[in-house]
Amino acid sequence: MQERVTTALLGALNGARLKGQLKTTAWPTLTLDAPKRPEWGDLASTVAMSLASSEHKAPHDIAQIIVENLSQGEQLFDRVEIVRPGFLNLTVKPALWQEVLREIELQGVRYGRALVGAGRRVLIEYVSANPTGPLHVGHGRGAAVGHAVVRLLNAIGYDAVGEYYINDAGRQMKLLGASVYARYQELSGRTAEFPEDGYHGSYITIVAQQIKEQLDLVAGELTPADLETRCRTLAYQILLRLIRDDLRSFGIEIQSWFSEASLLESKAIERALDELKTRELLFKQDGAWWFRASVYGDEKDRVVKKQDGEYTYLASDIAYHHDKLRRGYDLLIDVFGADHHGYIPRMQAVMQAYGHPKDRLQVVLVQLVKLLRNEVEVKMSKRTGEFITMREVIDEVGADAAKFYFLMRDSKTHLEFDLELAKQRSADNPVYYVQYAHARICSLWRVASERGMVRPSAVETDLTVLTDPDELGLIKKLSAYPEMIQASALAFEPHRVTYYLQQLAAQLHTFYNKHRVLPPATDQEHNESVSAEVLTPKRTAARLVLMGAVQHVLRNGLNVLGISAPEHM
RNA sequence: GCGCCCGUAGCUCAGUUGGAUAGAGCGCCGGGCUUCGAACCCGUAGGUCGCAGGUUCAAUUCCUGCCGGGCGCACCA
Repeated sequence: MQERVTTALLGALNGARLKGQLKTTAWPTLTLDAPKRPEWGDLASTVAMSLASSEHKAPHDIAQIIVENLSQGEQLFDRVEIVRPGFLNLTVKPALWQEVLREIELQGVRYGRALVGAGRRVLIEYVSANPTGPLHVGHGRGAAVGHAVVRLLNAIGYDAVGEYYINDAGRQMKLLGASVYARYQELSGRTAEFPEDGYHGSYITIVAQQIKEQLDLVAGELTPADLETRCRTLAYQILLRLIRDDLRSFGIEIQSWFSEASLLESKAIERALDELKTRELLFKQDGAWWFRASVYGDEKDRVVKKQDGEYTYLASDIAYHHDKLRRGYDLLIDVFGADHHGYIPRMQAVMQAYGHPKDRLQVVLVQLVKLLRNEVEVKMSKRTGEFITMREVIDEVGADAAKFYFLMRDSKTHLEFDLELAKQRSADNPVYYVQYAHARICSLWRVASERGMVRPSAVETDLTVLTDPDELGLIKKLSAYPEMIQASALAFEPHRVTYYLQQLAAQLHTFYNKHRVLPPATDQEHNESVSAEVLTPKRTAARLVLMGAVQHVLRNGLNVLGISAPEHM
């Protein structure tokens, strides 16, 4: 729909240029706004005003010229109006809106999908929590956002894949092993010294208990050092499985898992650094090796190999991103916690160091979740082991509600999440509002089929009876869906979808409350007296088609966010 | 001190990339089910868009400077 109008406008502009009425060579990109007030029409364009300066003409005159050159205006619009400064307000013929419903029914689950990605390959790295403990709420938000971005990009024609980078090497792993080993010793009745920076969470003891059960048979034959190693690898495996299970119960399957340790084993770190060395982007100073990040706009150079010969975390990350580039992705997206934002210039420097534009890597920042319980902030700390896990949140409020909640707000702003509120009022969580709209429509199908009615198809139905403002309003909202999805995907901002869905659901509820779709089950003579609109079979059929289209869009929208669209609730 | 993010209704937040009289949920107050699901709807109240300049036909949106909040600024990960 929007496309047809845009091309019509473009045609008018070009026509005017041919006649010499306009002289601008490159038109600005034509966007159509949905005006806020009904008297401003269905769609509005601001081209005339943005052309004012380059044309040296009054916006109103330019608008006039455009209108004169609208060759198919008669077929498309009921009304074309020029308002004050130079708004071009278009009222589209209902027949064209009605066609949108046929389009939606025809495309079904594909409605809202697009090809703008042209199959370009994108890798989205998200969550990537250290496998040293369960996922907490903050990870939940990152998971929801990353997952939604993957699905959004796939929806508009990219070939997008999600990946989890496992930090299974280095200091954190050693600490994990030592912590579990200490608890293991305690469980065996021996005193043990707990590592200073170890993990204090109670889950460590539980893991140690599991490991003890596995190791008790062979423990006698192992040296303490061996035992500690076994503790480390077993704990790692247990925790990674836990993370995977948590994500799965959150409805998230990450396609690819990438191990940091594999970079060490395969010497990929050496190779990646060697390549930097040949590009003269590494230098040695004070016994350490440095990456010349400052050449590419980072504030300072960064150590990649310490005096003691150990690699820094950055070295692994360089090798990891080097590997991503080698795998041939057109675009890399890292979903970072906002506290890592200082890392962005550094990683974009890495892109450039390997000869790519810095925007080959895009970063989606996810601000930390401020967790509340009864309006009191819950402090979280891995050190003391006091934190609310993602699992708890899912168990308390459900995966759908948690996801929707995490996706409701722009990811780079703070999110308040009150557990008690979410629990107590789970029934009026916005996600249920949207899902309820879907379920309500489904219930129409059930009632209709009980009455032996057949669901009408859009093509065979006379849709011209859909002229009520509430009906056309719904259709307009539906027609805006594909553009919304595209904008949301390209900006990596899933919250636009949740916002849209709430608006659409609101319109549906309003409609549902005000108008009937199916005739009343029993004939009631006295009810037709008051304000009842005439519900002809024709109108019922057309409205059923409309309801079907709304259902499709609600389902597609929820689906792209990874949220279910239940038929009853 | 430097850098990034944020500041919009009592609270939590949107605002379609610069458009017209700035919106929603919650909360407050008042209404609406004998009929397709009331997990819903309708109405009232609530605003100097942090402050001050600038850019232009037009600024909540872009620029500059302040103020306030959060987070970063390791040979840690």
